[in-house]
Amino acid sequence: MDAAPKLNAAQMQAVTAPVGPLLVLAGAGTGKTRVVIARIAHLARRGNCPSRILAVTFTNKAAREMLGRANTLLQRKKDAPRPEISTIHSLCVRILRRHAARLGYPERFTIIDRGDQEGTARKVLKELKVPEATLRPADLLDRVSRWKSVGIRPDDAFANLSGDADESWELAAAGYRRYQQALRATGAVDFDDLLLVVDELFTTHEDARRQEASRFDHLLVDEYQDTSGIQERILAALARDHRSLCVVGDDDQSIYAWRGAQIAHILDFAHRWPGATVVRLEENYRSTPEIIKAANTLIAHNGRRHGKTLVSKAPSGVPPTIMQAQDEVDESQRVVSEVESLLREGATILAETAILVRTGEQTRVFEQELRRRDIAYELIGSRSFFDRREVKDVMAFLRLLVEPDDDLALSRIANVPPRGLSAHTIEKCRTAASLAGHSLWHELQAARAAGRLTAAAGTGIGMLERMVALRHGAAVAGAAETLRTLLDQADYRRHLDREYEEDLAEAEARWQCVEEVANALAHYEKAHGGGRDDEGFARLVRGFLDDLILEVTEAERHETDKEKGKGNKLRLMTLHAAKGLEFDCVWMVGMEEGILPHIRSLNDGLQAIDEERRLCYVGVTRARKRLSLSLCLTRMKWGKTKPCRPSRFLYELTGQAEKFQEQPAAPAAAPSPTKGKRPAKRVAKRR
DNA sequence: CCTGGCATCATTTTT
DNA sequence: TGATGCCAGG
Repeated sequence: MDAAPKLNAAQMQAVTAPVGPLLVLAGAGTGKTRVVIARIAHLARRGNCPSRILAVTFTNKAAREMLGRANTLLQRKKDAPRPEISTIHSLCVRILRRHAARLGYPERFTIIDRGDQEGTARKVLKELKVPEATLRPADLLDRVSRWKSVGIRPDDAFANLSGDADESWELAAAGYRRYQQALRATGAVDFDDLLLVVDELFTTHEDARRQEASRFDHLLVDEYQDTSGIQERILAALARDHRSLCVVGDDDQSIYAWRGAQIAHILDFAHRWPGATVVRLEENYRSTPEIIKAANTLIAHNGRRHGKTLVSKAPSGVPPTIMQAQDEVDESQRVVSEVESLLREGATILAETAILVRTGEQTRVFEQELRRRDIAYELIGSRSFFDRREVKDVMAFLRLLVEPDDDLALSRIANVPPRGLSAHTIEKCRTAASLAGHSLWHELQAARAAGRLTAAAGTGIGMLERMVALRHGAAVAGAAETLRTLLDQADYRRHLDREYEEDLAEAEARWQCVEEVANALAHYEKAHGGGRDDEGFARLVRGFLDDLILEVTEAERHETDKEKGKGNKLRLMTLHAAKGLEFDCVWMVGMEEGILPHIRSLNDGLQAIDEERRLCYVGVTRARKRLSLSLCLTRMKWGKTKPCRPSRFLYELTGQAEKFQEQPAAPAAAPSPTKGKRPAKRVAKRR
């Protein structure tokens, strides 16, 4: 990683630039993280207390890594002040917890995760009687998120509908309003709200803004090209007074427009912050000249950019290769064979290999193949751990312990394991509760008292009551211990065993996940000093759940067997998840029109294709020594075999862009007279 | 109240 | 091809 032992001139310039607005345009592999950390150290050396420095990263993983490296570099004693390094979401949670009451939010709002968002969206659409074919929950959330990322409220959404918007946008606007009402009613906020509400706080309460801004004297922002409108406003509000704002990013790696990221922020930075210093890092220490050449040729096809050209400082290697497979199964077999032969030759180790895909669905065949050949791999970035039913159940149990009035959590586990409270009963009580204006928990107890429930349901509520009662004395027993008692009382282990009685290994694996949450809680408890009283315990658990939802706390994935040399695994991930990582050998698979660029961007016009190109660029620049691209001639889609065309990016990155035709010469509909493979046209001959 | 079987219909990326 | 939702029967 640190191919450059000393900072080069440009890096040095960035690190020591005068305090004030600073834009570091850092291409891929130019040592940008290093620069951020070195600048923190530089500021500290100049007499700034590290704790007055705030660095914002894009992901929690990046934050953890940066914090680790910063601590090493600062070489302080244990209790010495350390810089604050976190994602903007974690930062906002902390700000909100301090000011929630002033915004008319329930003092203890809960953050809902993607799954609950989708559940809420689904319900909203059902209430509005919108058929799923018109607007799916995920689509609604997508649009809501887009609105929120630029600060558009439900009421503004209607006003903002442009003339050419189809009716689905109107439905989405209506859905947005209902969705927001639903969240409000349960005191919940989603990921976007965290930012939206902080922005609102800063606009309406100048004193709060100043108070938060004054906690730091310096602000550094990593991956600045991916900031959304609302994020930009929050960051600006924090930096406005001291103007010590150092942003680092690469416009060519902006790949989150769909989430509201605006590339304009990095393009116009110098304009919006007058007097800003601009430093460009173009010396790449990561990849061979062959790989950099492909990357440069590719990205030159994009329109709006700062126009950097990377210069490789690494020794020459092999040119990128392109492999054409019959179908996706063939592709996976040949790619994995390549991995194996490289390993056999000793050309690389597993930990230095990665297979990158455009969509999560593509990972499937590769997983199968890797498992078949017994190659250790890790699926990165999938929120699979947190999506697991048992993990969400445990989180709901835990939430209930401190927040019995949390309707979402209660309805999740009210009948898990089954205790006579059917979905129907719960739904009925939920409606009654919202009519009466109190919580589901309250309603259940009231309904039982009024004799409106079956005996079985009554018993079930009694069981829940006993579980919730565990909160008293939890401070003494300890949080993790209390959770174990609770799970015991709920008989959750037996529940899992029964659920998967035909597959005991599965039941065991799922229980392991439960254990991991308990362990993570124990960890968190130790790190934060257990709660002293009921209130302290509640705060501890709430903080833990916040972190878990934001994935700040690492719940270590269950390690299968004792891996030889732990961490020595091939990484399998999406291109998005690969941002910020690097490997000796990278395979980019599925290089076909419709996958990369994705079909949906093909319909969305040039801007969308530019973003796909940046995505491709990100993939290419992950590779240090070897880059292998592959594509399929046909692909199985919904049980049907469909032909594929090579991605335009393959032509572009080999300098043959002119050979790509937007429309296939022969209409795809016209079947070729002779069945079988199409003429093996030589795609992208090298050089 | 719960379970299993059948019909339907789908197209991305994630803090 | 596979996930998910709905309905009928225990």
